[in-house]
Amino acid sequence: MRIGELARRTGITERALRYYEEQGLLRPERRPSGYRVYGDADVAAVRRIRILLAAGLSTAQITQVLPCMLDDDGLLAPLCPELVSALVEHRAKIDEAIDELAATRANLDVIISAEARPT
DNA sequence: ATTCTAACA
DNA sequence: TGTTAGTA
Repeated sequence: MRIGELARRTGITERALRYYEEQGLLRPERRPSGYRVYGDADVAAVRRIRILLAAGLSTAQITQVLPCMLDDDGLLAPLCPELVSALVEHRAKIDEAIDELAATRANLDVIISAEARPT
C-alpha cells in the first residue's frame, strides 16, 4: 500500500509518516516512481510507534527500544532487562518534570492570589 | 487524483 | 506539524 492508505488505516497524517521514516522508525520500499510502499506489518508498526511516543520516548529511543519489545497484539512488553531499567529511569525523569511544573504552578498561584486591591 | 521533496507569512 | 509550491 502507498502512504495514503497507511495514513487512513492508522489515523496518522502522511506528514508524520514521512517524518517517522526520516527518524528511521519506518523503512518503506520505493517504487521506481519514488512512491513509498508499505506492508501490512507497517500498520502494526505505526501503532507500536504511537504507543511509545505517547509514553514520552523520543524517536531516537524508540528506534533502539523497538527491537527488544514483545508485541502481544497491541500490548507492548519490554523483553531485555536493560530496557526495563531504562524505562524506569525515564519514569523518574517524568516525575522530575511533574515536580518542576508543580513548582511553576505554585509560583503562579502566588502572583494570582496577590491581586492588587483597588485604592 | 496521489505522492514527492523542500521550505517557511 | 501544518501547509504550500511545482512535479512526476
